[in-house]
This record gives sequence, structure tokens and C-alpha cells, in this order.
Amino acid sequence: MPAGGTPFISKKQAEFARREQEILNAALSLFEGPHWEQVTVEQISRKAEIGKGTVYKHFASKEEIYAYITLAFTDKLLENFETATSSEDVLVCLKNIIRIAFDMFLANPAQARVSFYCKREDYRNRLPQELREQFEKLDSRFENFIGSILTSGIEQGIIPEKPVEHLMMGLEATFDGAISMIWNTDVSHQHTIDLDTYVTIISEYMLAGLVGLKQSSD
Amino acid sequence: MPAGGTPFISKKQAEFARREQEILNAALSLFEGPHWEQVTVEQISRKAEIGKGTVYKHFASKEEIYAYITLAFTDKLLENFETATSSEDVLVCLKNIIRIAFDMFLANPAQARVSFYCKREDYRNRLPQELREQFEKLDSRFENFIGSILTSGIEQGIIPEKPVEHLMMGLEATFDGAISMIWNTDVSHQHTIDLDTYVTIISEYMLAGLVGLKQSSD
DNA sequence: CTGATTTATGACTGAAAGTCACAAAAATTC
DNA sequence: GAATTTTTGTGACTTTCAGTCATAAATCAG
Repeated sequence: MPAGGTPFISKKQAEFARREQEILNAALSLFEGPHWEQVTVEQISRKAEIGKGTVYKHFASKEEIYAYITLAFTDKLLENFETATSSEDVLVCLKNIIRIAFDMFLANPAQARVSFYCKREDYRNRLPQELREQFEKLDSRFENFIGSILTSGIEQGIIPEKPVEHLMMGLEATFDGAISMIWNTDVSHQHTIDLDTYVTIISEYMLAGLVGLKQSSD
Repeated sequence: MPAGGTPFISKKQAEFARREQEILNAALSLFEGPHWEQVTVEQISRKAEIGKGTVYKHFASKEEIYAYITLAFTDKLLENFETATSSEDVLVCLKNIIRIAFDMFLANPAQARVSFYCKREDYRNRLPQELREQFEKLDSRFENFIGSILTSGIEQGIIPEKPVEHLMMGLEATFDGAISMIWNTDVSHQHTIDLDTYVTIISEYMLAGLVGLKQSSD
């Protein structure tokens, strides 16, 4: 019965929650490296200065650790997106959003890599239902957000009148593909251009593909 | 000393080569399933009706099996591409190529999935040098092929005058992203459209992005 | 047919995910 | 504040799987 100055969360519970965050931070710091999938739970536990078994008191599996990292990262991403819709111009808005997305993915490679891993269907099927639902909720938040921008672009006659889901697919595919390419092949080495140029090119390409689609071709 | 009717390859060597193909076929048939990364070397050996150790007489590691599957598949893909360049119209050519690529990736999910896995830089670094070089050779064959089509498109004034590498990046990114999306989320379930429609949309988007790029924006 | 060489094999090793019986600490009761 | 119950922490243990290797089986040479 919490009363007076006592908070609803006991000291112990707070401690427990803090440790959870410590595990996630330890994991993230290890995932920075190039072979993040090789990182073991034991390494994470050592980094967090706890026993391996304790990790499993917080997360039912290694993959749940991935899930929590991804959920937090995607949430932050969406938050940042919402600050980018100040402009009236739909294309400027989209350009800003694309920029923010690339910036966040490149500035937080560990989170971003894990987030990518968490897109895979087989991964999601392995997850307990509750987490799967959280992913679905976040996905639809994302779709609604981009969808509303595209819709207003169509209303303003800037974007061809196609189903927003279709428009969104192209954007998402190009973005995901570009990010994969950045990670899989060291862009600057493979293509002899720097990352910033690459991002600009892809961003232009994404918008060109969107705007340039013919008004219902057949 | 091979002489008379005796071929250079002895019966034994032929047998050995045949078995190699059997291993690859066994692996591929197991990779058809949804959890292809979970397939074990022992399962492959059982499917090929040989001992596990024998697999390692042919391939130094499980990842080398992936490599040989990918090299064969990519080679066939390029071969098919070359049949699609009959048309004079560059955009028709590209449309055909995109179609072929999607068709082959969707008709051969096992090969395609493995090929995707083999794009990852960390994977390639683990490979012995000889195989890595084979991958690089195939990559540049691919780039040259698409590059030459884009170049003639620029000459014909159909495609904006940008470095072909830049143009190629957008195409590749969108294609890879689309394929990933098809695998990661069951497209027909997620987006309530069928695969064929999806492929058409993405194909249109790819070409629109290519053609629609402004002539050096800044 | 005998001995040499090549090829095939599955028991073994090592590494890592996940479990669990028990230890340590904290909370509760008297 | 001692005794008891509950919660939390732990590393030794189990399982699974990639990769190794000593040995068996097959093939070949003379």
C-alpha cells in the first residue's frame, strides 16, 4: 500500500528496471562492432557485470533483447519524424523525413542493424504474442504517419493518385535496400563515393520515383 | 595418362563431381522451407544419403555451400538477362530485366534467399580468397551489363545524364528492398495485394525514379 | 592376392543458447 | 531483531550444431 512519499514503484522494482536498461546498453555497446550477430549472451552479461542467468530473468531469449532494442529505436524514430512535418510543402516534408531516417540509421548502427533483423517474418513468428502485437502497433503507426503525408500530397496534386500503400511500398523498399547496401558493402569503398552523396542520390531517386509515376498506366 | 577413348576425368572424379551436385541439390531442397537458416549440415548429409564428414570433403564449411549455390544462381540470372536485351527501347529492356529478376527470385526462393545472405560483407570476408574473387568477378559482370544499358539510355536522351553508378544504386536498392519485403512480410497478407501487382508497382516505381530524376538538381 | 592409396564415416570436440537447483538478499511477521 | 517467507541472482549443466579426425571401407597397382 503506497502512501505518503512512497512511490508506487518500490526501490527494488526500480533497481530491477534500471538493470534491465543496463543489459540493453551492454548489448548495444557490443552490437556496435562489425560481427554483432556473433555476440553471445555471456558476453552481454559480463559487460553488464551480472551473471548469465540474470539476463534470462529479464528477457526470455536473446531475441527478446533484440525486440526491446528495436521497439525503443523505432519509437524514437517516429518521434523525430513528427518534428519534421512543419513545412507546408509535402515534398520538403518527405525529403526531411528521408534525411532523418538515414541520419538516425547511420548514427545508431547498432540499433539500426538490430531493427533490420527484427523485420524478418520468421523472427517475428518466434516472438511471444505480446511482443508481436507491439511490433504490429508500431508498424501501423508508421504506416499511418507516412500515409497521411502522401495523402495530402495527392490532394495537392503533387503526387499521382495511386493507393498510398502502393506509393509507400516503393519508398520503403528503396530505403531498406539502400540501408542494406550501406551495411553490406562499404559504400565509400565499393562505389567510390561518400555516404552523404549516396544518401542524397537515393533520396532524390525515392522522390523522383514517387512523383514521376504516370497517372494509372493501364 | 588419358589416351584413346578414356576421358581426362576418371570415373572416380566424375563420381566425386556428381556427388558434389547432389549435396547442393539436397541443400537446396531443404532450403525451400521457411526456416532455411536452421537447416543443419547433418540434415543435408542425410538428404544426400552420405555421411556428414563427406560433406566436408567437398565443402570446407557450411558457408561455402551457400557460396556455390549463389554463384550458380547469379550466373544463370545474368544469362537470362542477356536474352532480354533484344528490344531497341532501353526502357522496355529494363522493364524486361526487372521482370526476369523478380520472376527468377520468386520462382527459386531457396537460391534467392541464399544469394541474399551472400551479399553481406561480413559473410564475404569469412570466405577463402578464391571464392571472394569469384564473387567480385560476377558483381562486376553484373554492373557492366546494367551499366551499358543505362549508358545507351543516356545517349538516347531517355535517362538523365547522371553517373551510371548512381542510377544503378537506386535500382538495386529498390529491387533488394522489394525482395526483402516480399520475404519478410507475406505481401499478400500485409498489404492485401497479390504478388504480381506488387511486382508491377515496384517495377514502375523503379523506372519512374530513373527517368524522373532532374538533370543535376544543384 | 597383397599391400598402398584414396575416400567415406560417424563418434568426438568446442562453442553457445537456454535451464534450473540452489545461494544470497530482501521483505515480512512476530 | 530473529525467524520465516519471498524474491532475485548465479554459474554449473543440458542440448544443439558446426567442424575435426582416427579409423573403416573401397579402390587401385603390381
